[in-house]
Amino acid sequence: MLHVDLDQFIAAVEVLRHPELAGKPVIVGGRGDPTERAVVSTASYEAREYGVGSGMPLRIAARKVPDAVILPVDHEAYNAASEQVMATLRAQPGAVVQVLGWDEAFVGVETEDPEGYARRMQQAVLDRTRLHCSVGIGDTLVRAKVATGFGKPRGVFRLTAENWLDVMGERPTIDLWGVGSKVSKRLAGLGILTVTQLAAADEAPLIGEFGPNMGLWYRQLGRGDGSSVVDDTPWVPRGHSKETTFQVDIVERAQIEDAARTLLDQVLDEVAADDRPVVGLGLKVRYAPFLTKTFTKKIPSTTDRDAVVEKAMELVAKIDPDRPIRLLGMRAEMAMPDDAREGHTPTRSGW
DNA sequence: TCTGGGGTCCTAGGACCC
DNA sequence: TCTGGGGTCCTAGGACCC
Repeated sequence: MLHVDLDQFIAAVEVLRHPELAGKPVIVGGRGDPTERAVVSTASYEAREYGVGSGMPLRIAARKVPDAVILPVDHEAYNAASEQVMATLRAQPGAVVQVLGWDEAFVGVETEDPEGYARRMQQAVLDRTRLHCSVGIGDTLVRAKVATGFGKPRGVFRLTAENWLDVMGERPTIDLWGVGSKVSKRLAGLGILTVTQLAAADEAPLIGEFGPNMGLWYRQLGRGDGSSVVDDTPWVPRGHSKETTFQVDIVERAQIEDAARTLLDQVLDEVAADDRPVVGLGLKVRYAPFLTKTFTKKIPSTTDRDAVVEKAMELVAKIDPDRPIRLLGMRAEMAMPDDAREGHTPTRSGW
């Protein structure tokens, strides 16, 4: 199967709208104001040369690239571009498309010449949207996904059982899709530093550290093994959430309740648009960097907004009244429609 | 004055039931 | 007088991805 990833998607969309920005360091994030609390969504390749990447605080990014063009995030524009890209992928002969995000998808297809198919797909996307993408080819989803990284920018790369360890074996485990900084450190604690070491690791220590599910799943990741089924079942969201970071920490009870109400209203609007009952609630509160608490609550399935608000306020009551709040988030979980995703387990271990 | 916002899934531990 | 063991549900927290 193939994995497609648009090159610097958000920055590329912005450059299409503002051609004069081509070749300049472009940073997209927050409301485009580097004095605010916000982070980088995407940086163009020119900006990345200065060490700017997604997730970095906008303020710091602006300091690193003094002459950067900083733009606000425009979801509408990226959605529209994304839909065009996905429609183009679906129009390819024999393609089964599984969308992973705005700028990413798996494409399942039977072909004698995957490289040729990939090139034609890139051309089709470019013709239709003027956007460049990279394509990974693999015999599992994991290998295809990882392969794309080696194809960037605008290229095609193939990873199979044949060359997986040759290409990935000496790399650190954090380069794997699904291994982040925490897990890579815990693996290092077991003496597992490279992909090859993970692929060959004994079960017992992995299971001891991560449990039977995740332990074996990580080893499978190290081998590049896993599912090779591209699933185009339409996405059924489990819930909706909204969170805000306050530019200045808030303390007042009334202010907190107000903010919670506003967030909840927005969340419930989205839930209502899906026309599904609420079965659970969540509240996230960040008191300071590194101190985030979450509260969750199961509720009887309901579509009554007032009932939901009442339950939500029980969560709000748990907020520590003595600590200033930096971030507040509200989440609503929805009932799953009957037999939705039946026979399809979207678990990580399912890959 | 370091740390967005939208998601998903997994696990540990307590409560509760039989 | 003492107190097993299995199963399920719920909450809180952790981790990862784009």
